[in-house]
Amino acid sequence: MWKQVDKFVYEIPLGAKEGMRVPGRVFASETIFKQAEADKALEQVVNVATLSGILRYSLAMPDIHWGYGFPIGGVAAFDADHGVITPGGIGFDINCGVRLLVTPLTEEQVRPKLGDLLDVLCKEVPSGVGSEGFIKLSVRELDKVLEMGAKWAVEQGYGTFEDLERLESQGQLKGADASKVSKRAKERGLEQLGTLGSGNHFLEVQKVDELFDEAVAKEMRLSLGQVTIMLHTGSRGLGHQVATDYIDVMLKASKKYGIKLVDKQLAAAPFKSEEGQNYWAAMQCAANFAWANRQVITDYIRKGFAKVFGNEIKDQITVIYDVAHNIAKLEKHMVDGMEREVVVHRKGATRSFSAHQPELPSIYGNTGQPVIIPGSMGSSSFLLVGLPGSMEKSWGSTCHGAGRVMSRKEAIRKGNYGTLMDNLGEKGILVRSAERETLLEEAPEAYKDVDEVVHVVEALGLNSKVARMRPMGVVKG
DNA sequence: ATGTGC
Repeated sequence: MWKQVDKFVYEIPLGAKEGMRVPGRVFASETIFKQAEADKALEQVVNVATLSGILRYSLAMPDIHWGYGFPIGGVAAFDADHGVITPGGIGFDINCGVRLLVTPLTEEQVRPKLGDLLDVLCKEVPSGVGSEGFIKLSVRELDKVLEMGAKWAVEQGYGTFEDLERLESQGQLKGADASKVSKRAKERGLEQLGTLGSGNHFLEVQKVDELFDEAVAKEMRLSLGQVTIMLHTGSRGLGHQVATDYIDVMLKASKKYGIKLVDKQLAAAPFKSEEGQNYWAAMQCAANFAWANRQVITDYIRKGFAKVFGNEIKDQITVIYDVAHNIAKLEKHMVDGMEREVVVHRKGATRSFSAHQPELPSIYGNTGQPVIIPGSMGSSSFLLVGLPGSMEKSWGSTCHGAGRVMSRKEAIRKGNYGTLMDNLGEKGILVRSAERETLLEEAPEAYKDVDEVVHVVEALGLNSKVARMRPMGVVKG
């Protein structure tokens, strides 16, 4: 039923399954498509196509794999007036995202002190499941975090106002309303600000390995051999609890509004309904918490580098960009030649706006939005920019990473800790982690080839490559 | 992803 309609484009027509409102479309190479066929991800693309108000296509990016309700790598836009919002299209870790920092240091300067640096960073940035941070918030103060996002952190002295310009949405969504976040969710957030978490979350010291576009790289203050830092984390227990709370609300709302669910995990409410708007407000709170989290951790990273390389380094570590890859956004897009307001769900997908989009900060107005694509542990990561193709084909969206090919359990079963560490060691990659199992879950073998994923989005004209970064040291939760 | 699982 799925068929290839173009190079790297696979489609399933309307009517392939009862209730589909739009066709399904997956951006993939042959290898990647076959991998997606092997799990339930393609079925999930079809399921998403049945949701009310979905526009044009149910889409998936080449890092597609099975997820909760939506596939990870899934992108779907819904009419703001007549469509739904669904937590399954955003994910449990609301505003899980990636931030890229750049230092003035070279590999030669960092390599001899890499071990010390990683030890310091481990101490400065608490990580692991249930990890608690150094900041203990009152509920009153947490409410400010939820409504102000990264701006709260900067006002408290974590980083600079210049950082804020370089974050998607300036690290603050204005529709956040802390009264829509449950007490339980808040309790989980009180001690988790400034913590990394676990799973695929990491902090990585990298070096710029290759430049693909020297002019754009220069505008982004990036040069060959330079050391960068990549941070991947989200909204921790708070976001998870918001998702859990509202999935329950949405199940009831689906019944109330007569929304037919082909999968309960797609529980949804009309975007403009009370339930939809409450989740919308709470989801933005969780997103803001995640941006504050990455902002606080950025400050910790600067402090850590200062301990190893001297105080003056602090001001020289700058933010390149920070992207959310588990989120829904209200955006204006062209639909059949008309501008419309749509709710774009990106679930393991990154916003990828092209140059001159009004939402971009002036520094990136001419280059297009920086898109940060982390590879798996031990493989390269990429810095891309958004191209007009993404506006035309994918609601200004692209992939978010390599994407799994093995489940966590499978990775633990098939992996070998000694071999994994040997392989990383051979590549000169130093690793610090609290949990052996986490490392096995995140083994490179458990992921698709990030080069191939990036090749697909580039070949389709969604993005162009700016730089590739190679890991030197990794801190894992 | 997650004070981790029906």
